[in-house]
Amino acid sequence: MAVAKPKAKTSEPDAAENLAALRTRIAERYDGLSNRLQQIAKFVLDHPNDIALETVVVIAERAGVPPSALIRFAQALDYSGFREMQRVFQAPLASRSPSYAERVRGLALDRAEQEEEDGPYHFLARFCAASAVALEHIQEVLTPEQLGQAVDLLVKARQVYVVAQRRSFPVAAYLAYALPHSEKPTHLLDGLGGMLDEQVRSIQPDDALIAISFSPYARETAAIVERAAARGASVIVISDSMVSPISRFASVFFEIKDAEVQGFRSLTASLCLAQTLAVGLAMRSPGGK
Amino acid sequence: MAVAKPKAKTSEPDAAENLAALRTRIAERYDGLSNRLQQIAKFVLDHPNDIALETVVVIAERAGVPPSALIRFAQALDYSGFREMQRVFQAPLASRSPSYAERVRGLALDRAEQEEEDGPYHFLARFCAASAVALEHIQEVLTPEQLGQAVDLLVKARQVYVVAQRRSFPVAAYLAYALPHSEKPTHLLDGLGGMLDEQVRSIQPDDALIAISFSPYARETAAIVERAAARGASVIVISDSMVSPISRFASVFFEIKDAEVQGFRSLTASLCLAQTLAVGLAMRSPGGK
DNA sequence: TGGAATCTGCAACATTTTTTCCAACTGTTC
DNA sequence: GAACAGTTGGAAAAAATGTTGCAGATTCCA
Repeated sequence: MAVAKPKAKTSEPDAAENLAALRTRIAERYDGLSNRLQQIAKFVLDHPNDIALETVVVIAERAGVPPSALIRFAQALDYSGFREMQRVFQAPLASRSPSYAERVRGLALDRAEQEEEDGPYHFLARFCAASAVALEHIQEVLTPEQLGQAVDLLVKARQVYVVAQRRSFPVAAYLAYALPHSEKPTHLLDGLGGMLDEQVRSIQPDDALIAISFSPYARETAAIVERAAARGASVIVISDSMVSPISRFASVFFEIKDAEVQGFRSLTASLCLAQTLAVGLAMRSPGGK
Repeated sequence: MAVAKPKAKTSEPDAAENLAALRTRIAERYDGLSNRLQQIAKFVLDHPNDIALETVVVIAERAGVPPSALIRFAQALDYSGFREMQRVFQAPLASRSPSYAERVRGLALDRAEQEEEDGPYHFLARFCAASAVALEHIQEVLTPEQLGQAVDLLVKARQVYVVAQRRSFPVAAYLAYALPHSEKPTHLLDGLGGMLDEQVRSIQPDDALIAISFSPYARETAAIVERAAARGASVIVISDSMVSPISRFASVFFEIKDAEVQGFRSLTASLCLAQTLAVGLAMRSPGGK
């Protein structure tokens, strides 16, 4: 990871100055500031998020100072104006999961730079890194409520059906392996022998369907989800977009943006979620725990 | 953690509406939106931080749309203007991501209390943590040479056979999906219709077999590996021990100790390796890169 | 193919937000 | 207690940001 330039000197505000450096500088100059400006300094150090998100007027009100004082404060710190200082406070918020897609892309770009070194081992390292990021990400994105609802549906379901095509299929295969371990009747809708239609007809209103599908969405999966929903079954959807063709029918929807390297998307995050559902069900089952 | 109000009804934007509800509403209305507005919807869902922190002009630029379209998008969602919608995106940032902090704290508590607290979310966190460790581990354990050899075998092989049973099956399913993308004829030995024996008979000396098996080792997998080796095929083995029943026949052996939580073992590391093999092959194939 | 309806982008407009300026104030020194 | 230097608050100016109207483009339907 690229480390910022040393930057031992403290005084001039760099365009890309980070919050830590700014805070240091505030502390350094604190004694030389006037009363009002010291008051502001305290507030700024204590409420960085307010500085990042609110307008001068709102901040001034909260800090109990007139707006102009805030501008003077920023200028006292050698910024051209308040806005410039505000940027520094916004940066860390923006990079809080820096739209995740960016990070994954960053990994890909990294690879491009090292065009020369492209042995399999490098790919392994990249997949591992990308997967780790994806794992971090789903913890931020998924809520306990979602998971609770999904497990509830599985617990209540008389039988569970699982469907996924192509790349997503391994996830379905895993669920078809794991769920029966909790004595939950589970059926993998594999379309074997072209009997998909017949398999779907078995779905009853008190059943649940788990569907996994990522762009480009498999036609068959979408059709099954729609029909299952029409038959009154609960539907748990794992997909990469809320606006995917199958999301609209979901009783519970999980958005998974899995890692991608060289156009090959991983299944790490999806499988982690599948596993969580399986264990969640196991813990709520008679034999479980 | 305070659970959001049920909010089964979907339409009017509440002043205190949270991001999740907004995202849901976007998804609901997606189909009714014009092209440009759909384009914006995607961008908004993918870049929530940009929406929260940047100005209309900047966001518009990044999304590749005119500024006015953004305002119209907000209005299409029943907001009085862009600013009102922006508030919704800022809220989660304002409080230093309290929900995430809560979750981590919850996880820590869980660990401390060990087995007591057992919501599904805690399992997710544990799986993610455990998987991350596993990913780190395989990078240390696997050598570039091993990977190079394995990929060599795949490149040279006339056809590739893949076998795995039960828990490991998803890994095989993934390979059966991914390898043909490099124009490598691949066959999944699934034993469908009890024809495992017949499937194995197709294996030729210039073929390769990839076998995945973990303790407790599936009988069928061991038998197939042995027969494939006897027929002169190269064998790539992914297993958890060098002394597993299938390791002795391996041309290349990968030792994977996958993550385990509550007795449920993950497939993360195995899949990562599988993916690496697939990409490694793709890079060496006529069509690939 | 023609016409209606809708969508789109530009540019003018209205509003909000930031910044500057100046008069009043405070505290200090002689 | 007067003069001065520095500080302060508010109002006005300047800048930026958000919003809307309209004409042209596009799509949809007959």
